[in-house]
Order: sequence, then C-alpha cells, then structure tokens
Amino acid sequence: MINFVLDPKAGIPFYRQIIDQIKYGIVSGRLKIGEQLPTVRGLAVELKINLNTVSKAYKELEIQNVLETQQGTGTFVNKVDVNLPKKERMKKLQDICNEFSTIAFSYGFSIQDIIVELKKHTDEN
Amino acid sequence: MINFVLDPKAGIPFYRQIIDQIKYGIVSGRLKIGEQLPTVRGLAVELKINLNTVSKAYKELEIQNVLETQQGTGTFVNKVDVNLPKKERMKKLQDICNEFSTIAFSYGFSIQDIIVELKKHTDEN
DNA sequence: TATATTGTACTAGTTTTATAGTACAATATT
DNA sequence: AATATTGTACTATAAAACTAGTACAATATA
Repeated sequence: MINFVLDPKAGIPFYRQIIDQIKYGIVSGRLKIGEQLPTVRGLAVELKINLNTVSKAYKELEIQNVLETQQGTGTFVNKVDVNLPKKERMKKLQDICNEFSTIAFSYGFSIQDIIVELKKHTDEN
Repeated sequence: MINFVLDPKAGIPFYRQIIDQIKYGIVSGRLKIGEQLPTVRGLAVELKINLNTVSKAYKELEIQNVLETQQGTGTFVNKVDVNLPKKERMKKLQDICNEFSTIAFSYGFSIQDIIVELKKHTDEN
C-alpha cells in the first residue's frame, strides 16, 4: 500500500510521478505481488486529477509487465512470469545488465559501485 | 570517431539519437576521452538537420558532464567527473539501481541474479 | 587586426504530450 | 436480471517539446 503524493511544481508529469511511486513501492516491498492498486477513480479522486491520468500510468506499467489489469475487477501487481525458457531468461538478464552497465558507465560508475549499491537493496529485504 | 546515423522513423527525437550514439560511442571505446566531436555545423550538414538540434544534444551531454565545450574551439569528450558532490553521485547511482532492479523484477529476476550476472562482466575486465 | 571557425541566443512554426471531460464496455455483486 | 464497480475509448485543449531560421558572440588563426 502506497501513500501517493503529487508535486505539481516538480516539472514531472503526474502520470510519471505515479509510475515512479509504484515502481519504487514494489522494489521497496511496500507493494506486494498480487496486491491490488487503488482503482483509477479512487486514486484520481485522492490525487484530485482525472482518472485517465491514473489510467495512463497503469497502462504504461502494464506494457512493462509490472501491473496486470482486469476490467471490472481492478489493477494488480503482476506475478512475474518465471516460466519462460531458461535460455530466453538468461538472454533477457544479459540484456538488462548490459544496458544497465552502459548507463552506469556513462555516469562514471564502475560495476563494483553498482554491486555495492544493489547489495544494500538485498540487505533491506 | 563515430559514424552518426539518424532514423527519422524511429519516433525518437534526433537530438536524443545523437546523445545515445555519443554515449554508446564512449562506453564502447570508439570515442576516447578528450577527443573532439564534429562541430555543430559539421554534424548538422552531415545529418541534414539544423545546427541547433546538434547543439541541443551537445548541451544536454554537457549538463550530464559527458562533454565539455569551448566556444570558438569545439566540443570534446570530458574526462568523467568523479568530483561531483558525493551526495549527487550517490543519488544518481541509487536512481539507476532502482530503475534497473524494477525492470529486472518485472522479468522475475532477483537482485542477486543481477549481481551474479554483473560479476561476470567484472571478471572479463 | 581582419577573417574564419566555433558555439550561443532568440524567434517561430509544427508536432507531440499531458490532462481533462464525458460516454462506453466489461465484470462483479445483489 | 439489475445495478454498482471497474477499466477503456474518444474528444478537446493547453502546454511542452522538437526542429528550423537567422543573427550574435567568443575564440583561433592567418
């Protein structure tokens, strides 16, 4: 469960602020797998924005395989598909890590830097 | 030295395509530290776009501390600035790690999986 | 010091994005 | 089956982003 907050002065679109908070919620463990998110209307009222703005955030996360949605029922944190062929999974992991280290390098971080930082995440869980 | 190519159909702004190619060029080693980039006019002519579009790419990379520019002289690959305020660097590293652990999570990988994969990269170097 | 070369600033036009309003469709519940 | 609840689709509008044209400013060089 997340306490959503929007900052109109942040210069970051509302729908993106929502996306970021959901993602961070998942990584930090405050949002569990299978947990239902607020309804588009519910969150829209809470944040005093249009329901389509919430919907847009949810849809983008659905495309990214983070959320799953069922009309009439609600939107949920997706159980991840761990049943892909192993080769495919390894390929995907490599892709993610390649992309990851490329970006990190461009900011002057080493792989060691990253590993140290990532380990902090595991310690928390 | 990079062979720049633009894809007008990619749906990615020209200036961003340029940014990506420069970043990748640096990470891949085709662009060395201190090397001069094409002039804004030169690259604009080569790519048949306006010089301001090239300038925009260079400026964003300057903000990101990837490039360094001197009016009348040119634009160069910056030595990576490891002297940024430590807090800022740590924040950036956290952002990068958050983003990627989220993606990895959405594909069913744990942070441990990533660390193991990343370590293979360090072994290679 | 004149001129060429390099990046910058300002402006304008077009396209894309972000948000909202409102009507619709699917599912759950009574 | 009727109704409530949930997400979706379509439209409109304002703001932001993208690109270009053109004039300016700083530096290098002849």
